[in-house]
Amino acid sequence: MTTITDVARAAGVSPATVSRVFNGGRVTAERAERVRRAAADLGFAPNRVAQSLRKQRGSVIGLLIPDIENPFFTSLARGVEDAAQQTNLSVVLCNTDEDVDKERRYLGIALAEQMAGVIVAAASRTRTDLSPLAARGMPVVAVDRRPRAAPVDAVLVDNQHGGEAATEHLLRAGYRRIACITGPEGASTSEERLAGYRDVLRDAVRDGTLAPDGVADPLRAYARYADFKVEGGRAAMADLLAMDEPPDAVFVANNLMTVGALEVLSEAGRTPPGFGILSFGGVPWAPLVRPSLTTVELPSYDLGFTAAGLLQERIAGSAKPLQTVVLRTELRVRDSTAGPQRLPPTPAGPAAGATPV
Amino acid sequence: MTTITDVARAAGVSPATVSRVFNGGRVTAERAERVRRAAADLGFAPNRVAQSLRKQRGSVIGLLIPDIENPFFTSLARGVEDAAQQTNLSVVLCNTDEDVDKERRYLGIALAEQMAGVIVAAASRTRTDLSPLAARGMPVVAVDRRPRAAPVDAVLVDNQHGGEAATEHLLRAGYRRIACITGPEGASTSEERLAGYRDVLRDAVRDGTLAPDGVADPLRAYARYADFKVEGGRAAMADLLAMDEPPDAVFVANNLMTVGALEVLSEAGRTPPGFGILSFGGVPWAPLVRPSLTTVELPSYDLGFTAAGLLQERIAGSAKPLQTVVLRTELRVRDSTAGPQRLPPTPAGPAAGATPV
DNA sequence: CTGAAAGCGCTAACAA
DNA sequence: TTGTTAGCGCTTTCAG
Repeated sequence: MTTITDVARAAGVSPATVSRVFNGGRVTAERAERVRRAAADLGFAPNRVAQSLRKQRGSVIGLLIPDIENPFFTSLARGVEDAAQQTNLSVVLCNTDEDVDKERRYLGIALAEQMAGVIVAAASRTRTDLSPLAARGMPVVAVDRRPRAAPVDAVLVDNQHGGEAATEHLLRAGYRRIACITGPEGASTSEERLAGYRDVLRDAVRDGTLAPDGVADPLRAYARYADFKVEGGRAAMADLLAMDEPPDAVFVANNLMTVGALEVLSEAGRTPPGFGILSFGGVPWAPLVRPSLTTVELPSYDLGFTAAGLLQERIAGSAKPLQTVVLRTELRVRDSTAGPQRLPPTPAGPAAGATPV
Repeated sequence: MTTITDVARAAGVSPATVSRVFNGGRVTAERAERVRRAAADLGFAPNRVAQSLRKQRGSVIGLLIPDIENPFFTSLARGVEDAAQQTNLSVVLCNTDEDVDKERRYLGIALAEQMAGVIVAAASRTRTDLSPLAARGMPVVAVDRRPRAAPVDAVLVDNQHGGEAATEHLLRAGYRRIACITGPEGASTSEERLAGYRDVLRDAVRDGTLAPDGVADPLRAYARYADFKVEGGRAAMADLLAMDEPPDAVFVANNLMTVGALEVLSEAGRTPPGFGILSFGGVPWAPLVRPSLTTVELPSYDLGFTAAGLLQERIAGSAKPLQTVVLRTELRVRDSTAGPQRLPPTPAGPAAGATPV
């Protein structure tokens, strides 16, 4: 390994000068050039470990996400990477697997590795503990999920609004027994999406739009907590279908659970849009689903991009008051919510596929 | 930040003793206990940057993958993580985006951060350059794709066999004009899968099973290089369908391109299994695709798990000769290749969904 | 078994 | 502008 000292010797200068050349210190052009040439000749690259130790701060930022297999988070990660690309910070991804212990380990590593900062989509609203980082002055930005009472910047999605838009759309499409499958109890994303759903239903009951027959408390009867995973979506959907008076539409609070719900619906022969289904969060393979899926689109990429921007400001030393940025969702209406009375749109034509060869 | 010296002072021992306690050195039980207690009291955690600098080796392993949005690679990453979990190595993920320059940057960082080792799914067979790592003695394991002539351990998939199994299955199902959409020219995975396809077709022509009508050289006419992405699958499929004598089935060499191909087929009204389609590599959302998709399943998780195991042996200092582990694929037959003359299986029943509410 | 001391590669005072 | 020097926190000889 060639060190700064080797370069210094080769260029006939002191190590400090070499350091200055690489860190924007004042060095005469001629000497700087000599140093650069020597460095190139020797294939010198600064040892980032030594830099980190000396500066008490590294040059990587940690991105902690709860589920690397969820396209929402991988898209978010792209946003972070692209934003970080513009500086010389590099991003490392840590998969916490919705597990608070794993998450704690990674947070410890972030500290021990003296990372420049951390972006975290918290595994738990209450049990994720960001205070050790705060205590050591490490910049932190929360994305997607805001841990309770942590003194950090945050970039969130307007979940309540998204939940409202989704539920309103289902109502307007003519569904009357609208269910909601949301995430884990206590998670901010779960609760906010559910709250949007409930508010709209409550208003609808109040103004007479909605007068459900025979269900005591529609606001609670059709709501289910699940786990944001495929299996949770399956279970909740099966549970809903088994009711005496099952729903005729469902608002599913994330993309993975939608997959599970669709599987169950398909097995039960309840094809959309006869049974309405609306997914909070799009999926890359959505184009393959027939009928096409109505979704609330989330700005996953921008979430990451924005968070990385905020973090870099903090790393650069910004002392602005803490801020929370809320990004808006967008309802994208497709065929899976065309209304309870409609038949699914005719598929493009199995007949063609069956043409004799 | 509390350091080893603080702990030493609190426990009334020397820093060296504290270090020994945390690194399995010989220390009397009584003193060790005192040190441990002091460390706990002070909330001491060793500074990994200082450790790395001193030991000239860090405790993170880098995992370089070309596409973080491909479920194949995220699953592989899970395998790596799980295997690494068993030691105290932590994994950081770097997304090279199929871009050799980005990949080079990350390899440089791996070096500069003194990572313990690197697992890499190379962005290019010819242009990925692993020699700087080799030169500095950093352990490297190639997964999925083997860079040309690099002196490293490798964990690969039996692509050729998978390609053969896929093509044989399509032939046996009765398809006669079988196309292949493979990845970028020159990539080992592309070429090997294509080779499997070609070998089987060649044999079929030779022994008379296959006597294509009107196509000069079926082995080439129906093969397309693409980019392993959705868009590439779309383009290649559209190109194939536009032929004078279009194929009646296609073997698509990765999961993402299958999505694109399915979209085009659907738009063209060529529904499987009338038009046969077989995907190399499964997809998590496969259950939603109707008719269900025949796939060659890849051991993505095990690929990662095995690679991490190998890497850890090297990190521990194993001097075994270089080895290449080849993992087997498995054909999973479903409905999308049921044969050219069959109609798609009746869907579970739109009638039920259309029941008046 | 334990402690003293050196030094990993780099940067930031400080002096010149 | 440049060089000298000290030291970031840790591990590892080397003596004892």
